[in-house]
Amino acid sequence: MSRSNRERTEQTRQALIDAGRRLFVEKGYAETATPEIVAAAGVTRGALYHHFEDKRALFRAVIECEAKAVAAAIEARSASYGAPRAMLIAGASAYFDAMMAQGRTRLLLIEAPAVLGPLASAAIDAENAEASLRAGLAAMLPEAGAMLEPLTSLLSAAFDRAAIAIEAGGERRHYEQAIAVLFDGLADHLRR
Amino acid sequence: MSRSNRERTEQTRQALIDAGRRLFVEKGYAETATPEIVAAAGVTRGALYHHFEDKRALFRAVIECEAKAVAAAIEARSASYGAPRAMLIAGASAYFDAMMAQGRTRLLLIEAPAVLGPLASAAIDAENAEASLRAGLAAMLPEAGAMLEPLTSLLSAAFDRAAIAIEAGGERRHYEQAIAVLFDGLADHLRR
DNA sequence: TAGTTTACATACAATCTGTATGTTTTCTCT
DNA sequence: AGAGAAAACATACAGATTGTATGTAAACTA
Repeated sequence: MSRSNRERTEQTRQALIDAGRRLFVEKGYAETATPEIVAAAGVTRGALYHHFEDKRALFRAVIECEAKAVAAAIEARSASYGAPRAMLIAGASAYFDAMMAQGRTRLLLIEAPAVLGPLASAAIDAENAEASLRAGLAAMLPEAGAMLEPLTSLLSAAFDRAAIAIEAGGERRHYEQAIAVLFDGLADHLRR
Repeated sequence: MSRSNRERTEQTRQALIDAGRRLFVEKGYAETATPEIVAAAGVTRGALYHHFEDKRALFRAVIECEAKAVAAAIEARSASYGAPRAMLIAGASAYFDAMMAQGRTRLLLIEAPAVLGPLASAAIDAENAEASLRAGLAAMLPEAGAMLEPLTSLLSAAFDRAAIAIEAGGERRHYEQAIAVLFDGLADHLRR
């Protein structure tokens, strides 16, 4: 049973990320101890601190993984529509679907801003899920001008809050409707 | 120099809350150690654990304090307007003013959801700043119906994100404009 | 195949949290 | 006013956690 160094690294890193993800979701970052993580991953703390600078670096790796997965899910579903409005609505639906994966709202929207700081967290979002929204808004609201950035940011926040509310038991239909109304109102209003 | 028990309790609690607030803002909840807090407050850990169940309870006290202060600032400024739209715009401006107090965005919007959980944090918000928004929206959009709650929640999230963005150096004017556009679009669209 | 580097494992020092216990100040009741 | 009770602290301790330092085995390189 000999593995190349690349294989060993790859497998150990992935085991740590998987175990970390599960425990961070279950108990939160602060309440999850590194001995618990490495036990779940089947390695020792030595391996953890060999592959990651510290506990936070492991968390960051988990977050980047999740953010990419969400962005990919959105891209896959919203890219096929032609009209901007339909694309945005489809993107919204895809976002909610993606965020229903166990614990994603907690990881991406609650823990990450506190653990990594709002700037780092926002940067990760902006490169991933938020990028689709910006593109959609730019297509739907060519007259937005300097307000495109702020609007993207505010609507992205609305999406995030909706995902949290849905996870907490809110009616998804209501939130999708509310989002649609915000989009349509925006289009109506800026069109003059 | 003899103080009544009520005075002692009041002063010690306040000293702990003040010191905690300063350090939580400066370094975040997780990085702030209780020995540091009590040193800054001029008491010992014994006093801290006498007045608060644990470190988190002190943090909760800090947060409730801040949330009340924000709600009071909004009430004071938005109550005097008659027309719903003007009231909402004034409330938005008051909210941004209130959130400019050193560290409030970090405390209320970043740390609190992670430390107290999103539910507890949302409950504190809903009882305070969010209540004004709900009232304003209900007045401005009588036709909102079942969407009032979702819309309140989503717009509240937009406010929060705007406050964070402004603190991070974003142009306040742009965000106030974007908020106004969201309100107006909503009014336009639901009016048919 | 010998030496070096990488990938881990173990041991350790410093800290932190919550609790248990001890002491001093205020309160209450007669 | 004085004694017992209760509140408000202060100190000491046990358990756990983090990051580092050091040691070992496996893989790579020449």
